[in-house]
Amino acid sequence: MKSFLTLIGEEVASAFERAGYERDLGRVGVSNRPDLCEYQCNGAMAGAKRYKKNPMEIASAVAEELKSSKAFSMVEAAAPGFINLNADPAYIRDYAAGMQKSERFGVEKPEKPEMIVIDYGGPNVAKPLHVGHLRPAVIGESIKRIARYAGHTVIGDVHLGDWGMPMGQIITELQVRKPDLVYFDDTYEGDYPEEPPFDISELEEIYPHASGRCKTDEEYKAKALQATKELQAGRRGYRALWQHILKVSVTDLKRNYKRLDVDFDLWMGESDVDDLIPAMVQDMKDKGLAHISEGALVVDVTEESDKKEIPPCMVLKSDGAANYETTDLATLVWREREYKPDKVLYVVDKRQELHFVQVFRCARKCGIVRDDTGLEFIGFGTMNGPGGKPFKTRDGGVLRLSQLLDDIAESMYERIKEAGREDMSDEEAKETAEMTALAALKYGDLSNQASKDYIFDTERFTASEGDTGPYLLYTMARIRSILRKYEAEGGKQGELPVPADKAQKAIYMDMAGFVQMIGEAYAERAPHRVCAYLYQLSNDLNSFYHETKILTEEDQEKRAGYIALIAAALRIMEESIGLLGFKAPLRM
RNA sequence: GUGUCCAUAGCUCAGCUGGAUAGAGCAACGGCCUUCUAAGCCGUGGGUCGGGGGUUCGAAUCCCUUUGGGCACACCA
Repeated sequence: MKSFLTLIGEEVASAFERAGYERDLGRVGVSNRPDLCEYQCNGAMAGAKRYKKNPMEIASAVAEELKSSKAFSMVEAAAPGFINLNADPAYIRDYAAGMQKSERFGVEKPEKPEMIVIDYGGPNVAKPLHVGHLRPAVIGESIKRIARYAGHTVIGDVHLGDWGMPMGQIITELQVRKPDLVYFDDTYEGDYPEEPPFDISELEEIYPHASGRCKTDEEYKAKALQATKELQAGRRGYRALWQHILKVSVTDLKRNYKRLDVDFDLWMGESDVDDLIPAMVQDMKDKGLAHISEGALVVDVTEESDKKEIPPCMVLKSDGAANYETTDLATLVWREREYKPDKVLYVVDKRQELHFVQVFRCARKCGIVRDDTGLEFIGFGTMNGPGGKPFKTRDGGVLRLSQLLDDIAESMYERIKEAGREDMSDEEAKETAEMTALAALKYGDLSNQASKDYIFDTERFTASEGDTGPYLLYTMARIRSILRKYEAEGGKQGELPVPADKAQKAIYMDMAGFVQMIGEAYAERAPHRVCAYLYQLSNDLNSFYHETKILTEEDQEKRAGYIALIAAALRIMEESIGLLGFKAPLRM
């Protein structure tokens, strides 16, 4: 289906044409003066310049042409040249009814669906997920779902950090703590034990310690660098140890992401593309694009138009080891080979922008990706603490993601208990609390623009009043409650009614905006569009069923109509929260 | 220093790519639970959109300038 705005925009465009003006002036938007009208077109004012005419004259002529249109119940030219429009109630009802019958509420498959790889999450092996990992996971997951809903083929890749310096640091620290481990014995030729020599909590403690020590202890750091290089070079014992690190860590990561309802199609890591590096590097050399600079192998990526000199992209460090430019480039080689993606989206901290500019340019210059492959950097804002200072990661004051979820779920659970819902089992209460917590967490994050810096505030996450996830769920729970009672009374299914008042009309307008909203959310990679949409719809639904008593409505047909309306809106809400990555409990 | 992003109500944020009187939430204040869940609804107060200039019939939005901040600037990822 066409979006509702497109549809009525075409009506207006035709009216412009009939009046003797160009069609492109007929763009229609939702009114910003709801007291005056529902939709508006400002094309007459743009046209005034083009045709050197009084804008009112154009607006009046177009309005006259629109009088016969079935789409509008009110058309009015207003000074200095606005065209004010109200949708015809039956027309918008029919549109909404059409949506309900369509797959994905009328969102059409694009003419040429794209193959999109989205790189998000980006956790590092051996580091516990903390609050800083929330954004990439939550935003990436939502963009992935929106892109899929928009009709594209999307592959989500966690892109595990499992191949860099941290691995060397952990190995070094393990050697300090447990020097007798067989992994460090160069003369050992047998099989290594299947059981890892550490568990997840030990591992999570080791890394910060090692990382911290590297900053103060030069000798230690040199060892870690050496270990990194030897691991990458294939030293047997290190590889075996690294396998253990990977396995223990990934098991834990998967559990955490599952709880967040974040799901990756691929659990590829930096290490998976290691064997692609030599050929990639050789190719760069053969093409004469890579050269040695200050001991490292680099590719120049400066361009004429640069305002500032972009440092070269380092393909190999001076010690010959890979860094993260290397693995990101090799990952593109792999993705090109496996998927030939039309687009690769990177949802990463915006501070990494320069790195990706270098990688993207290098990949293009070296022919790793095709000329028309879209490489896109979607940077999200930095996580800051309540004071506005960056969140610290290594001083022990890190809040674990799992802990945060526990805290919020606990707070939601208490709220349910306070309400004294006797009909709700403790088990259901716990489940509901968990779902509500996830909604609070995700909505709290997604309702802000991803690119802006982010103040981490537990108060805000546990809030469930106003513009929050729990508010949406509450709205849905109340609608469900009405629907349940209606069904229990043996109420029949009705048709969507023609809106009879402003409150009902508002719900129709919201619903009718769904296709448009999806288009914008995808085009802008902006989950917060979905949030704003849901909040508006929830507000309108709350207002409606507050002022209209549905179940006590005497007129059976009317009652069935109300039911059909809220049921339709509920379906759209369910679909929309799914795009944000959470689900609604049946009751709250 | 160079580049880049940001600045909107006391706080946290929207503002549909140039339109009419700049909107929400929280906080404050006032109403609404014998009637479908008060995690709700209705209302009040709160703004020189950082400052200045420009383009335009029209600017929070585009351009220039200025102030204040964040971030980045090759062998960490």
